Amino acid sequence: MTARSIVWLRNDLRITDNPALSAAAGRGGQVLALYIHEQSHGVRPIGGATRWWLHHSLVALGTELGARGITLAVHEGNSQSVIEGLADQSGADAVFWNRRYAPGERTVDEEIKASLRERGLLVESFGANVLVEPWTIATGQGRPYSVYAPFWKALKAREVERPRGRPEARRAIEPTEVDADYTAPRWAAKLGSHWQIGEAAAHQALARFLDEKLEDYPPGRDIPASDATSRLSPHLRFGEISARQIWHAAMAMAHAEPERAGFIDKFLSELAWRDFNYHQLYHRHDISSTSMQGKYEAMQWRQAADDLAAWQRGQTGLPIVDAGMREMWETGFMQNRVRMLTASLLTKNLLIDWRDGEQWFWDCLVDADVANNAGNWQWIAGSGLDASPYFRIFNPVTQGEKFDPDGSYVRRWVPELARMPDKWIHRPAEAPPDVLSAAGVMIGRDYPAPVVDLRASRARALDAAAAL
DNA sequence: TTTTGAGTTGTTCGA
DNA sequence: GTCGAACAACTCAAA
Repeated sequence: MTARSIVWLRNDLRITDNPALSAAAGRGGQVLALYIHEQSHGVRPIGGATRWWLHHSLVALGTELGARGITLAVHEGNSQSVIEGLADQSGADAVFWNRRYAPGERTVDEEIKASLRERGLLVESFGANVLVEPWTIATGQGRPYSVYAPFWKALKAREVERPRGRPEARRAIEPTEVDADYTAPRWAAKLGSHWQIGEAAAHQALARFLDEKLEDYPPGRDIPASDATSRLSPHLRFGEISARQIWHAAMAMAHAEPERAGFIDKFLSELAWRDFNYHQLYHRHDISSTSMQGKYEAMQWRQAADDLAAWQRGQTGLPIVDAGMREMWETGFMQNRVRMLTASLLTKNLLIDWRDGEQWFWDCLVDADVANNAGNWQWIAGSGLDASPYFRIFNPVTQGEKFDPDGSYVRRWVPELARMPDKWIHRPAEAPPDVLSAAGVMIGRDYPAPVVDLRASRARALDAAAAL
């Protein structure tokens, strides 16, 4: 009897280093690849920008799989119903997938695994999407790390599994159902001019980063106007490239060119933050809805719909914050330091619940995943493990003058300030009238006054944290 | 077993 | 202008 295997793809939209795909192909017989736009209890619906990215990534993957004789079927609905229905229709005798780590997702997967096994199918899951499995790294007391530095040290001492190769071509099962009707929001179409999507593009981005950008990374990653970062995050989000592929490519370079090892260590320590966040996701109940430090559940957040809307639209009157919010709206991406600045303004100066900001980023960022988005928001808000100390409140004027000294980032994304001189571009409301008129800016007409007084709101945030 | 040092990303104030 | 201290509390790991 011919083997018939289903590969359930989720956050692993790649051909190489895909153990579930390799396991299916390795059995011989026929292979059907499946993606489900999932409507399952416990699985968070994805945001608009990620939905757009996902669509294009699936198109790219379908083409690559098709060239290898594997059909990609895209369905929508409850995962268990879809898989069991498809298994019945196709006569599949095995189902494979790579693991995911959110508690709700794991529950869904465990239930499906048990149910399929009860029906007599072979079911196997694999580690593929983090550097090390969360349950295999622990402190001396056997607990999960809650501080990054010792986590990073422990991770470096570990062997990160080598990426697998590429499965051989197989003949496809004829799909019984074609693409589910599933579209990204209309606004997301504008993101297309900023990204190349898919596994090949992911590897090109990595190669370009390692070959051309590595030396600029440690200083440049803090400069929002520079192009010093890898921009791999949305590729990682859907697993177009795996973290361990990046790890080993960088390690190979560090070995071959020891003079670059320092830069590579810095880069990989950032990649390891992704694992740190995924491990917290695994060990915790729900990091996108619950503060990891329990006392933050008592925080008296302000209800301020107008302030939230001004922040979302990039109309806070604080130029580098507005630049970041508009960059994200236009491109689906925001430079890392600006993510911190914008999040700090919302959670500290405006004292608005981090969940409101997390949800907005969730919808706007092409790289939004629960682990990193919620983990980073909680880090800024102060509610996370190993979080930023409560007194670390970014001043968007100071930060703008430090990290965007010539205002080129602001000029790009806040064009109404393009003619402001460097000296005043980060604090236009304080500029003398003749400077403003020469730049063609009237505060309140062309660009808003700051939505909040930075000094007073800083004191308010410190008081609110102390009250906890 | 106890102690000690160090810990992603900042700001303000006063010398 | 530059520089160090203060702004907590706690975890982890090494001594």
